[in-house]
Amino acid sequence: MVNPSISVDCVVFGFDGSELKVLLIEFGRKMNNADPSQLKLERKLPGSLIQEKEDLSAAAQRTLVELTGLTNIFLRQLYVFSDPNRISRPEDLEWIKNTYEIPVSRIVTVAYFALVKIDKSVLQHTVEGVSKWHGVQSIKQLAFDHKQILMKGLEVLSQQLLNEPIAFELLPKRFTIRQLQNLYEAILGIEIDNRNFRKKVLNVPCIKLLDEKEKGVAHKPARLYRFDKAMYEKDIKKKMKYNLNFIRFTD
Amino acid sequence: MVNPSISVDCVVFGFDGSELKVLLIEFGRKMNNADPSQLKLERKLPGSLIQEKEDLSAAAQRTLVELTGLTNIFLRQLYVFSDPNRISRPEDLEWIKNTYEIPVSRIVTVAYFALVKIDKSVLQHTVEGVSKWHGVQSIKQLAFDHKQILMKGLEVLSQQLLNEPIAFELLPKRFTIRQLQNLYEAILGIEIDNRNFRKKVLNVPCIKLLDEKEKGVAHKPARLYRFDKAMYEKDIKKKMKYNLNFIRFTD
DNA sequence: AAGCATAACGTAAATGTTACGCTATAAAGA
DNA sequence: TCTTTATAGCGTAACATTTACGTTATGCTT
Repeated sequence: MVNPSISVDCVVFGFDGSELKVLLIEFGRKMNNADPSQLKLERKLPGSLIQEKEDLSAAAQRTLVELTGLTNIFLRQLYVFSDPNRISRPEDLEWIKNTYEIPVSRIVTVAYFALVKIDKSVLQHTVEGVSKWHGVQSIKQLAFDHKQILMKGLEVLSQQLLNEPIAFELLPKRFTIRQLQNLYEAILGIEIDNRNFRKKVLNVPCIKLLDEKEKGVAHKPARLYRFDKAMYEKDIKKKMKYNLNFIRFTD
Repeated sequence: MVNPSISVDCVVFGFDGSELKVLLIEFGRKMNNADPSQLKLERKLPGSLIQEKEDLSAAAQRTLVELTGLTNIFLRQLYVFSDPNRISRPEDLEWIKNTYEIPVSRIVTVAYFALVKIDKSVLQHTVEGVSKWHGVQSIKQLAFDHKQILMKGLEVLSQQLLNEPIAFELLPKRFTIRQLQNLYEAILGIEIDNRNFRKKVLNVPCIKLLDEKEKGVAHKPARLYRFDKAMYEKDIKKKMKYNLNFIRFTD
């Protein structure tokens, strides 16, 4: 028995202020062998086979550094896709054969999701490279089973957004309440009353008001806040809420 | 480069009414080669290498059927452990060499957790076999990195217990409110006021009162309830609560 | 029949959530 | 400079949920 190869694929999320974005790799595929100049443009998630002395998160980070120029990216395991036939379309098999020069019997992939603040340095990197940001709503199909991986990514992102302070990984360090609200609305696909949202946010001790205000907007500039991670970590141990969807109690 | 092997390891949880239990495999390891009769007893999680045409959940299920005699076990991916040196102690390497007759360079393992109702049929299976139930509190060390996997299992179990109705996978089909409360208290390590807990449970539409009562107890027998899964699935789509640890709103 | 253990019910106070009216402030245009 | 416009930001009453804790009910045991 030949062992399967193991890869990582990364669902890299970013937020541009109004829409959730995903970073995709573009590549061309020969339409037919008779005319190799005819290329079909396809998109896939960034990914890579793991190397001999490397664990999965190292492989994912390696992939992302090349792509975004960022180290210290927020990165979490998402799910493992292991269907023996997950790569079975002839064009997918051929791409694998051409890309990796070693023989590949089967690829089990560990999906990660990454949260990135889309700032100047990342934009520069991605504009110049082969990768490009896409609004998640506009993505119709992807190569291999990557659409399925993306959907899993969205599901887990929504879920974790509700239970952990990961929103701040997608926002700039200093942000307005409106930006935070837009992010929740965009990712969860809901509408939130701004006045109540504001009230809640102000009651959270680890979201701290700064002395600065928004600039360059054509209306009353909003105040800027930051997320105090250290304070959150400390508080969470004390407050430790035990909430169930249908059973809820505090300690 | 030789591809890593892939295995699944299962953290099988059960609940005996008062304590959270885990199913472990017992095996003997030679203390030294001079005297092979001297065995050191060790414990590990049930697991297995994946087969050629098998996906991970199939491998996990295969492992569990052999172990418990149950099909249709509640099973979820937990985490992937991929440190290149996760198996590095000499005795662990030797065990691998002796157990799997093929050469193994490195094993990446996908951990699953399973929830099992400890009833007669499972008990019979496990008593007769090499596996044994252990109270999670009493487990001091395990072979390989299995203690670490177990800890991750406990963490994810607690987390999911708070957000999804998985408690019922550990209880008999018909259960008392007290049993449900004991389960939450045992897994989360908290104390809950019985009167408030009861009130909450009674307000959950998908937890349904039956016509039966507990039997064979030395006090007032409690009424039995069951979890109506179909109803839960239907309701969850309507109610869909968007709760955050620090930001909470309903749709 | 009395004692005991736990089931089962109730209630008031505190806290959190929702719906919605209103004011404040900066920028832009007349 | 005055008005308009858009969004920031504050307040309040109704409603719902959670918490703390007193009380009654029921079946088994002795």
